[in-house]
Amino acid sequence: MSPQRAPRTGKRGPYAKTAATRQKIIDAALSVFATRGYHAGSLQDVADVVGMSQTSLLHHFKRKSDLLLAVLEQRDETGVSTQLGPLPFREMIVAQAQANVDVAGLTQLYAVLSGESTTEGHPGRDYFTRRFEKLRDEYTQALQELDAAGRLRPGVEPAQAAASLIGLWDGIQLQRLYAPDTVDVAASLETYLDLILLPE
Amino acid sequence: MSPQRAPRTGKRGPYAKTAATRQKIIDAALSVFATRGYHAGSLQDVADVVGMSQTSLLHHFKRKSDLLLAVLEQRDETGVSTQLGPLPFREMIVAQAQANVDVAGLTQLYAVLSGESTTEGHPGRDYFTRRFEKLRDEYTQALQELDAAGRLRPGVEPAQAAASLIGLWDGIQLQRLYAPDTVDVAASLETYLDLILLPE
DNA sequence: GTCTATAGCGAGATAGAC
DNA sequence: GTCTATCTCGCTATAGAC
Repeated sequence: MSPQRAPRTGKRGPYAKTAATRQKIIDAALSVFATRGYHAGSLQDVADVVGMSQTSLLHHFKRKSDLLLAVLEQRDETGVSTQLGPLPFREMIVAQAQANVDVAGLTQLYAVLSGESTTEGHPGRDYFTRRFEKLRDEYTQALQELDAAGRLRPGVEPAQAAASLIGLWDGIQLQRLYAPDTVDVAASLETYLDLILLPE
Repeated sequence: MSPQRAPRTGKRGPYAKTAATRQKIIDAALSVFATRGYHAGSLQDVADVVGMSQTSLLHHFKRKSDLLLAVLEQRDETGVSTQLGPLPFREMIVAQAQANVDVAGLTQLYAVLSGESTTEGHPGRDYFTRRFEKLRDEYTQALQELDAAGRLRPGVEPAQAAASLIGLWDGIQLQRLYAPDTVDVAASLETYLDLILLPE
């Protein structure tokens, strides 16, 4: 759930406390960046949530952008596929979408940062460029395999469908932030997948 | 192309110069907010583009948030439907998507602001809430009419498909900002529409 | 590792001369 | 309508004591 990344460290090790503190800071930063954005969310805001001074926070993360990257990197380490084992593509997507909705602040973090990171000189830009590339590659491959198994509707192009699926996911999540009771992320994804996939 | 909104004013009227200046400021603000975001883009940045002082700018827009709303409102006044007359739903969507790609900064403005506006106390929040509502209503109605004409694939639910279409549009536009050469907005929308609509 | 103090900068907004 | 000058505030980051 919260993987320890400190080098060769148990609970009694010299870095255990630092690792725990880092984790608390990252959690606080996720919440602050999600609710205010990266630029508008200040280190003081994060420090307030943690309960320490802003300068102490900078002892753990030398620059604000380092903290952002730590938040983004950690997020990649959690996922349904890790927790539930391998699932069929369709089920994996829907389960992950449903799970994300339940993690406080996660979808908002992505909506806010993926937009903000398109701006010039933003420290999150490379992360999102690579993330979208990687996701498109993964989904394209999965759809190609389904295609080879005769499960893809004729005329559906794996690469385009992969990009569309990711786009639909992000876009519908954004809409849900403005109308939580009207928009159903998992249902929209499920319907889309039913349109491009053929029954087994 | 650039509708004059000044009250009862010709080119010689007392407000003509003011209206023209306002328009220059709005254009500059669109560019600044698109490339830097609302919060990170400063009034000084906008003033620099216009070629005036930051305080003079505040003479035309009392607060920064007023300027943002002016940018967003003006954007709603332009659209393919206005320029090309009524088109069938599918063609209208694709034409608008293609047109948006060509307007400098427009899709980035939306990607940046629609994400940033989900944050607490953001002045763009109401605008995007209403915009998504209005779009969903319009598209839902259009799809219902197509359904009544037997043009909707069985099992496709108009309201959900409307939200999904908007989500796909926004999400794929966002992806295009990170990979302009890989992602084709209009093509993705066209393929999606071909999936949910039946040939005439 | 934590803190106070502060440097150094840039932001939005106001006052008032011209 | 435009400007200069300025107020007030908040930000990131550094220095250095404990």
